[in-house]
Amino acid sequence: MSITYREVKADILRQITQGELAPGSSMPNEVDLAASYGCARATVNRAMRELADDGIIERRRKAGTRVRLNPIRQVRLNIPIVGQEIEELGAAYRYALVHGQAEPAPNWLRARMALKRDDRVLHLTCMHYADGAPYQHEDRWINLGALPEAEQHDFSDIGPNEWLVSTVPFTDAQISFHAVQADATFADYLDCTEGDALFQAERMTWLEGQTITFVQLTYRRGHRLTMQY
Amino acid sequence: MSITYREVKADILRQITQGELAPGSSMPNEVDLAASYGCARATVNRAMRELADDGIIERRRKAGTRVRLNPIRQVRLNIPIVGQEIEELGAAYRYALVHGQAEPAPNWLRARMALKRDDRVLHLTCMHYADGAPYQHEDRWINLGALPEAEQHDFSDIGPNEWLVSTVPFTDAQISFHAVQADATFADYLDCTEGDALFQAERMTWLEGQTITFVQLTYRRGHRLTMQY
DNA sequence: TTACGCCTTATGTCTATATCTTTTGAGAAA
DNA sequence: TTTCTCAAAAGATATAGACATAAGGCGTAA
Repeated sequence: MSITYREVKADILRQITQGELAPGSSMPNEVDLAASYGCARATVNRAMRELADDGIIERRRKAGTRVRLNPIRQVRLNIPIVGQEIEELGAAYRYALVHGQAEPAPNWLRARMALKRDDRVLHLTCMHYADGAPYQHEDRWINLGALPEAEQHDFSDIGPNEWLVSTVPFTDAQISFHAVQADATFADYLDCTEGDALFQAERMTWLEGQTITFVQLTYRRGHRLTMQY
Repeated sequence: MSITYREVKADILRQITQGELAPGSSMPNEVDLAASYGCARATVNRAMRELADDGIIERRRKAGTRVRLNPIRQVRLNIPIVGQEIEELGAAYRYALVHGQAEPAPNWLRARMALKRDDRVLHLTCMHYADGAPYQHEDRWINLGALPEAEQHDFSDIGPNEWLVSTVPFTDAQISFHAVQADATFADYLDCTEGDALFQAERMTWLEGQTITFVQLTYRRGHRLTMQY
């Protein structure tokens, strides 16, 4: 077979990493590259498009393609369901519902989730264990105005995350990571000392503009989120 | 013009999100889809390829394409240089070199960076300020065996990150995020209280299998890393 | 029954060509 | 000089057709 887009991509990347193509320098256009590689323009296009997607090069119509001065470093972060995350670690997963109650939304949550004055929420507190040891504390609020069937559902066996993913699988979300100090409750549930630094994720989820759920995930002491790029 | 791959992609996504195509169900093959949309197979292919890339559908040769049972939730995380990060917040950026010294690698670092017994490292400590307030504390070690020119370089004006990016722009890296308690040093530099929970990133960088640098980035109290998906 | 090896099929990719869109730069007009 | 308009350039995308590759499934031989 003739040359593949992967080979073209690899060759261009090699030229860039080995300094044959300097950062900031502009590259030949697609037609010329296709001619020099002896392949079709579409092949070069795909290679270049992926390189642009990877943040290595920068493409602009008419202006042409150039090697980025500061290549964009980016990673892909998979957001797993905690049960899968634990099982991928090779540990046994156990789930426990600590507390579940439908209630009027407190003010701070109403503001945060953009709820209406009378909206009720289902407040769930859960624990996730890996090999019997506390792994993650989950504090979740579900908007019952948007998802009334949640009130009837029994969360003692399967976690709200799994239920939500199977009930409303395709949503928009915002996730944020930060550090918090363990208060007495976290110290208790996560088997650590009050004041310990804990890694926490917060996620808000929307379905067609409507806020579905807000969740605070607090990890056991020492948790790390690791990625390659 | 006729139908675009974006329209095809959007239509398939709509069918999935609105439940016309159930999770786990298999989809028509590319030839049939192309016929039903009245476009070329390549157009359908690109739409489907992107959906697969987004973790919405799953494709296997011969087996065909099906909607993922558990759509993979993933985000793209850009790793900015701290100066750019601060300027994008609309704040004034200031950099300061706290400490810089070439020294033999301590044992823990030798192990971590996989250095040889006699390798020396350049240990740099820096601070990054946003509008005059502490933003990030940087503790960095550069492998002088791999990058001897670092020892001659003066880091008082530009940060080691920027220098590294312009010197060895294309590297492999691993990044990890976690929470730490502020010790006296951090409390001092980051203007917080000892014991405060701080968000910390650690990054190790390789060039062609050789460890270049290890860095610990500790953010000011309350820092959040936020992403949409 | 089991294991091996074809055959078929769906996706993966390339070619060659054409049209569309965006953007820039030149030239005209104010 | 400044602003507007238009044409050319380069990437973005569409098409039709072909071949490549992986893998499920069935038939045959052990």
